Amino acid sequence: MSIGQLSKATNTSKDTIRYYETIGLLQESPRSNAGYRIFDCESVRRLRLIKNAKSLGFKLSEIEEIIQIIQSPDGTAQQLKLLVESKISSAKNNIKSLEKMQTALEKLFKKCPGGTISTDICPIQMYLMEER
Amino acid sequence: MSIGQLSKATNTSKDTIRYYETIGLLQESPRSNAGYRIFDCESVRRLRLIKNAKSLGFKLSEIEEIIQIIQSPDGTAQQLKLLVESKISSAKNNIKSLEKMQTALEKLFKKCPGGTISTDICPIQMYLMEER
DNA sequence: ATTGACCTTGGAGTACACTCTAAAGAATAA
DNA sequence: TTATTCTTTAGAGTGTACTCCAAGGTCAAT
Repeated sequence: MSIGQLSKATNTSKDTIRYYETIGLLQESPRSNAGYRIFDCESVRRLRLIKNAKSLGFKLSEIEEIIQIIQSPDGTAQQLKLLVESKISSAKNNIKSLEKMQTALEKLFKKCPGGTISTDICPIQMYLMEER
Repeated sequence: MSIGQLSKATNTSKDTIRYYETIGLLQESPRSNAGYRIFDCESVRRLRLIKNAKSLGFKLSEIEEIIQIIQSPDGTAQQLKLLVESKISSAKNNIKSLEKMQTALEKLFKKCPGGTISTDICPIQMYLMEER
């Protein structure tokens, strides 16, 4: 399987695949006589794992950790569970701070009359100028 | 007011202040004979605006827009309101995608028995290996 | 006069995850 | 054979928002 085929099979760009290899997320693959990378279904699975983990909000460095746990003979479910737990709490924190922003923005949106009035008396500008 | 004093007054690092100047977020300030920047309360207000806007989730490039609207004689409240509106919708989108992650993570967390079982039969690993 | 705290600059480094480029060789189809 | 498509590499560029550094000049106090 060439890099182009793997790319299509996993919907991942060739550059990204090569990038994952350089940062060690994908192990180095065997080469053809001409030096072309040759991949197998193991690579497909690995890329699938990376994509799934990314969709859960893990960054590449965390995915590297996950892979190490999975590959290690003494990696435990508990270790994975802990990673999931801390990701849950960071997601919660991110949601909280976004919700605070949303609330503040909506307050401003409601207060602002819009139209062509000068920004000088606009509640949004006033909010932005306040000391906090 | 020196850069150090402005830095303390606004709780912003000197480097950040100089950085804001280089990207045009802070206009260039007059200099003393020795070439030291001299700031006034206008700079304090500007930095306050930047901090407040950042806390609402605006990025620096968006804050630049906001400043241009506020400074323009024909900037309107409507223009600010539109920026706020689109920020609300992007906040909502971000929250949604984080909530999806959270839900998926919590499902995994509950399913995973933890402990020292092999990752091979761990629901988290299984999830990560699935095709989606 | 000297010490220490302050200021200046350009430029490099950080974190994150790619994305693109150029120049060259290799494989494939007509 | 030739044209097209595929692959290789090192290295640079992107976007975001800083942060740090070194080498040097300045200012206030002792």
